[in-house]
Parts: sequence; C-alpha cells; structure tokens
Amino acid sequence: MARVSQTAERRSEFLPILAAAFAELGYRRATTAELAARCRVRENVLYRLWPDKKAMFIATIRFVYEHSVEIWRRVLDEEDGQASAAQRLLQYEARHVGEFGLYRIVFAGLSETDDEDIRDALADMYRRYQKFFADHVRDHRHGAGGPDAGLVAWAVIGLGTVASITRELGLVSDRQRARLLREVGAELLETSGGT
Amino acid sequence: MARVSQTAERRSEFLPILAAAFAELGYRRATTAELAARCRVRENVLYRLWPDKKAMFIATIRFVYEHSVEIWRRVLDEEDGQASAAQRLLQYEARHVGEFGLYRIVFAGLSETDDEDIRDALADMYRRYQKFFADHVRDHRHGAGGPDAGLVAWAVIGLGTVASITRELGLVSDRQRARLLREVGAELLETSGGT
DNA sequence: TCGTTCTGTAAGTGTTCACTTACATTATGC
DNA sequence: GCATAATGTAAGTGAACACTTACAGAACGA
Repeated sequence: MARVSQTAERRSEFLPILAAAFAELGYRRATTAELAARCRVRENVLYRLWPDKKAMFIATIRFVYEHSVEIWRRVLDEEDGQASAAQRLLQYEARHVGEFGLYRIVFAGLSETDDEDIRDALADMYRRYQKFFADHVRDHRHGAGGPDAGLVAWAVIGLGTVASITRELGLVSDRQRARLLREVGAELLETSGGT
Repeated sequence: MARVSQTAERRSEFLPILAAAFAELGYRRATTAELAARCRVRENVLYRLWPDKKAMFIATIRFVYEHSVEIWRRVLDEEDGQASAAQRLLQYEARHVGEFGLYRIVFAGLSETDDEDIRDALADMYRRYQKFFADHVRDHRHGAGGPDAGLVAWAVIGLGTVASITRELGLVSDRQRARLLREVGAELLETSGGT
C-alpha cells in the first residue's frame, strides 16, 4: 500500500464551493469547467470524487440541507425563555432568509425534475424540512387544537419560498420581507383551527 | 405588396405549444429543435417570429400569466353569493393548482435570474399576481383590520407555490393539498391582525 | 402575368459542454 | 529505496445546441 486516499475530506472541502456555484449559476450554467476552476483543480479531479455532474449536484442538495439544519439547531440552542422554537426559527429567517442562496439551488433542481434522481433528492430534502418544522409547530402549541401541524409546516415553507423569490427578484424591501415572515408567520402558528 | 404577414396569428398559435414544452422540459432542455418539432415547423420559422430563444421564453411567461388570469376571471364571473372572490380563487386553486405546469415555467425562469430580461419578466409577472390577489384580499375584508393585505397576498402566492412543489414531487396526496389551500388559505384571509 | 413578399425545406456552422485519456509527480507502507 | 496507488497537468473528443444561410414554392396586389 502507499498513500491513503483523502477522498472523503476532499469531497467535504469542495461541497461548499459547489453549493456556491450552483446557487449563483443554476444547474446548466454551472459547467464542469467552471466548477473545477472555482475548486482550483482540473475537471478530472472532480470526476474522481463523483461519477458525473448530476452526482455533484445531488451531493450539493444534501449538503445544503444539512448546512441549514445545522444553523437552525444552533439558533435553537441559544437560550430564549420567551419565544418558542418555532417562533425563533421564523425570527431568524426574517433576518436571514435567502442569504446562502439555498433556494436558487432548489429552483435549479425543480426545473430538472424530469430526472428521477434529482427529483428523489429534492423530495427527500423537502420531507425532512417539513418534518423538522411540523415537530416544532406541534411543540409550539403543545397539544392545543388548530389545523394540522403538517399543513402549517408546508405553509411556512411556502412563506420562506416566496420570501426568497421576492428577494431574488427585488420585489419587496428587506423590511417588508421581514414583516412578511414575522407577522404572517406568527398568524400561521397562532391560528386556532377554522373550518 | 404581396401576401400579408400572419406573424401575430402564428405567434399566438405557437405560444400554448411553447408553454407546454417549457413547462415539461424546463428552459435548457427545451431545445430550439424540440420546440420547432412540437410546433411542426423548422427552427428558422420560430426565429422569424422571435429574435432568439430567450424571447420565446419571455413571451411564454407573459402568455402563461394572461392565460391563468383569464381563467381566474372566468371563475370569478360565475355567480356565488356565499363566498368572497378571494375564497373562490382559493377553492378553485385547491382543485386545480399546478394543472397547467405554470410553476414549472416559473422555476425554470428562477434559475435563469442572472439574465436581466428574464428576471424583469418574472418580476413583472409576480407584481401583477400580487396586486391581483391583494385587491381581492382587501375586498374580502372590506375595510376590517388585519395584517397588510399585500403581505397576505404574498403568503397566498407562497401557498400556491408550495402546493405546486408538493404536487410536482409527489409529496402529499391531492386530498391533503386541497386541504392545505382551503384551510390554511382560509386562515390567512381571516386573520384579525396580530402584533 | 409579373414581381414582391411570405412561407417552407434542408443543410450547415461555430461553439460549448460533459466527460475521457495519457502521462508526470508525489507521498507512503514495507 | 522502491513499488504502489493517490494526485496533478494538459489535451482532446464526440455530441448537442443556438442560430444561420441558401433556396424553392406559394400567395397575392398591381
């Protein structure tokens, strides 16, 4: 034997760079030449780490999910007696939504959904997000009535999505976007169950 | 002079076909060869109607907006003494959201937002949608308090977006998706203004 | 009927891209 | 120190794509 493989380390070294590139350029425009240049290696180095470009993209989707969940966990670990976890997540997003270009990667993926592998990776990511929020919504209400917490979680994801879109397209001011997430988000959490 | 030009008619003849193609394939995968084949003409025929592929896409975005607004107007014209216009729109979407692949075109556009023209076309489209809904939200409440109707309109758009995503990725059943739009949508309309 | 313009067909063209191959260099276990 | 496998450099390849050009036929006003 000679020289132990650094494959795993290199993968996690490059993933944030790939994520930034896919977020900035979208799937098609992020050419393998561009990805390699940003990683400061040649293309074939990337091809030793992943079988093809699609695999790089799917790995990026997973990375982005884990990255943002990690950030959220850190936010939740900060002590704050007043607000529930769900409220704190909304407040955090009110200030930082769209910051890391997560949604640009998701949009890129959503226009590639005729590819089964990409669709599966996205579906998996959304399921995890929804479960994450739904748990916190249920916790926020601890047992009280209201519409299905799962549905509210989807609505919160929708709120984050539209917030990112308005940011991306310059449709509303930062101030208004923060209000959107805080005020409408609070309403979603507080609703006492209609129909 | 000889032979009068049919340019305008042909454009509107092809637009629904282009819309279907972009919705099904996304921007990059909808190659000009594929677009032409679906229109049953050669590529250069399309290039006589629009200067380039981007112009075809932007024309499609506008078409899709006008198409869905026309449908909504028809829904609103049907008499229904009970429900407000906003409620009827939500009920309609609960049954038909994502049906025409509108959001796939939007997603395709959102991953091309580094192109100024595409970004502008999308921004314009969103502004119109938001105004359309905001007017109906205000009307629904006729003067009563609550969070800014403009913000609620954005939230409704978010709800429609996430509904389309869950449909696209097969994440929730049709039944649950209808509940999401009807129940959570109703909550958004009814909120009496928090903070 | 003639001339002009619209409309259709067919075959390029230059570029870009995902992915590959060939080979030189370097680190490390034995 | 030497064999071995990891790592780096450089060039290339075949396919796909946006867009073009050249030309033939068809409609229609004069």
